[in-house]
Amino acid sequence: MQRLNLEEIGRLAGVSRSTVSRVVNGEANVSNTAKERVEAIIAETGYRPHAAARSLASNRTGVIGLVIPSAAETLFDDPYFGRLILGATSASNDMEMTLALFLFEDESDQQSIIRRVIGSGLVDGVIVTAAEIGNSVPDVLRRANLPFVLVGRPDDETVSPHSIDLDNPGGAMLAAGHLADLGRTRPALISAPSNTTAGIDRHKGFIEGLANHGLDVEDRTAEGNWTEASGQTAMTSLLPLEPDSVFVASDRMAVGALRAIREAGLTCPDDIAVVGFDGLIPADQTTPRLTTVMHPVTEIGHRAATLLKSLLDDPDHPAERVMYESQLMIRESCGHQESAS
Amino acid sequence: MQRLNLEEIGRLAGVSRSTVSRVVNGEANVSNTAKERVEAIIAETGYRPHAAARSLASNRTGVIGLVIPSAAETLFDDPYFGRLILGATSASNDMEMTLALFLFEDESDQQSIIRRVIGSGLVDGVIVTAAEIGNSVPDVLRRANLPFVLVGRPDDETVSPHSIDLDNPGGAMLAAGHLADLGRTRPALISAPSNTTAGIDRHKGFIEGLANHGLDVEDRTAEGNWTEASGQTAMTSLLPLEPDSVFVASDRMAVGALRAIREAGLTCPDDIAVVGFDGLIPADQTTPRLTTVMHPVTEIGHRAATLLKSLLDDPDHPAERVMYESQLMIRESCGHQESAS
DNA sequence: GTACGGTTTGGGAGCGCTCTCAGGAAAGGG
DNA sequence: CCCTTTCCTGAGAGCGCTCCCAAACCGTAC
Repeated sequence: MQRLNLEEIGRLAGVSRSTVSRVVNGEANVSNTAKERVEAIIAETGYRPHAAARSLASNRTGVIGLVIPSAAETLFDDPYFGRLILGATSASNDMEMTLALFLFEDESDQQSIIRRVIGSGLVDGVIVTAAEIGNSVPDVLRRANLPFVLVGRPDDETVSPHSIDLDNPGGAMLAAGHLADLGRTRPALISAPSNTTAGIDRHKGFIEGLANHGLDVEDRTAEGNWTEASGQTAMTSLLPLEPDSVFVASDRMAVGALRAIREAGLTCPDDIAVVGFDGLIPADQTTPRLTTVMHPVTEIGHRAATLLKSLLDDPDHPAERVMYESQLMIRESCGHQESAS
Repeated sequence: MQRLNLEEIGRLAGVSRSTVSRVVNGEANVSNTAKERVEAIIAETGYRPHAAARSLASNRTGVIGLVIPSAAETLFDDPYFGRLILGATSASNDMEMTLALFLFEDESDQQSIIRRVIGSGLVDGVIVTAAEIGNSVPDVLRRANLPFVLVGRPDDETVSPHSIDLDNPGGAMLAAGHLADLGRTRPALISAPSNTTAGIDRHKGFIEGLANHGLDVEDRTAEGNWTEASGQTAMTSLLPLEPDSVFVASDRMAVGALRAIREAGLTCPDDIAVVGFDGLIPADQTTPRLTTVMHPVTEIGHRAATLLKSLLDDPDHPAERVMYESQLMIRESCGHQESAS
């Protein structure tokens, strides 16, 4: 089967390659008659421009990469990455771009993928999710001059001009305020890994929020690793300290915490109030329904892709740091606020 | 910044473009001295071949697509797709290929993506997951002569020569046999959507497995849509029929069923034994630990990618239908088998 | 009738690579 | 010592597109 090309379409339509190219790319300065003839032929033949040839000539590929430099195993236990992928995909579809996925299973993967992506012109730019603090990916990208957008707070501000993040400290402060307002006086904290900026920010925000109300976690803290199991373990270890409430830095971990509470024969919210973070778990999947800080992950993924596209279209795009506000979603795991007052 | 190319590397190494190309592609018939000189220059300069140029000349892109023609919303509620992506990614990494992700949110997405992928040479081939019966994607791919591998059972055998699937009926029969062996006599079934081959096969296998033991679900059946909420709803609707056991066609739905049982004041496994399907949920995330039929999804994703690669390397690759056996993982949600006898 | 802007069109060059082929060098046999 | 075989190398062509420039065309104004 002979591949159709511009020249051939032009021959059939009685115009030149150049004119066909202009029609295909929707450029101005083409007469209506020529345009119609060409479009008819294209519809008739089902012609599609060849992506590689186009890339070679124009130095653009129409592909953006989504780079997730995390251990792959923990990746789909939490709905976070799925939602991020969804948002980025949706935006890519809208922009007629293609999304390529780069997951690293280990350090050597990271090396080989980075090497393959950089300088090969495979992608026009990438979205990178913040991984452990000190991860070298953003820095490598910056030095390679590959346009990229960071999702999450950069651990080093100089490394990336463009980033999209949630106000993690603010969200955690909301949680702290909520618990304080309900009269809880012995709050505990199950934090996310302290080698991630999200983990640090949520931790810090919660402590600060408590301090604003004259409260303190004292030694009622434990660290999880985002998994449900780690939340359960952490909660179990905190129970002897008799907390009357706990802020858990992710919903998935909060589910584990709820189980630990239930298995210890205690009840939520009567004995212990629980606030989660992310809002990615359907409300009716927990008993009681989990009060949590909302994190618009899908929207963030979407925004990351559109911002990246802006960078590609305009190399002088000014540095942009998008910050999403978090909101507290009050459900049942902390008891009733209004009726309590 | 001037882009490095073969010619330039050749100049620096004192050889021709062609020789550099041979070294880069690991071809034979290059003298050791030339090879070493070229490799030294490449290492020194950090040269990477330009993907688009290579594609244009060789008609291969090194990119494979993963096509998931499903409503995106339900996509990441179940860990299934995440695992599939993980497996395919891992294999792609090993093969030095890039994985592009194509998710459809609606019918118009499907149209536009398919159009963009086909004939543009964007990808060398694709992995397609089976969607609702009657979905046109596989047929379109076949007619476009784009190599592809189907994950799941094709609803029409003629549409795809290559497929990778799990023995869904066999797995469901194992579940039926297990319940029968434990002396359960009033089994119920919460099935997966009947417009998917997996849904049909698991349903059929379970009914058949029961029949082999002289059992029947009678009217104790309900259909879910893979979500946890639907599992809960389905179980709640079945409780008045007083089943003593239930086979749930996915773990996520089984978690919902467990909650329905608990909320009705019944206990599992004493009042109702539960068997799930997929084995994708960590054992300790359910109470009691869920007995389930294992589904090696990650491995299936991996195998799909390697099979696709074989097709690309050898266009005459014989039709291949890979079928994975399922295994029953006995945990606690059906009670003890050995000690009961 | 000529001159002049603006619009439309076609062709050349070139993006960086692979593939084929032919020629030169090295190695081995008579 | 010459001829054949094998190994290695370089040059040419071409993949299908975009970008740029110059030519052709159009209508209007003088």
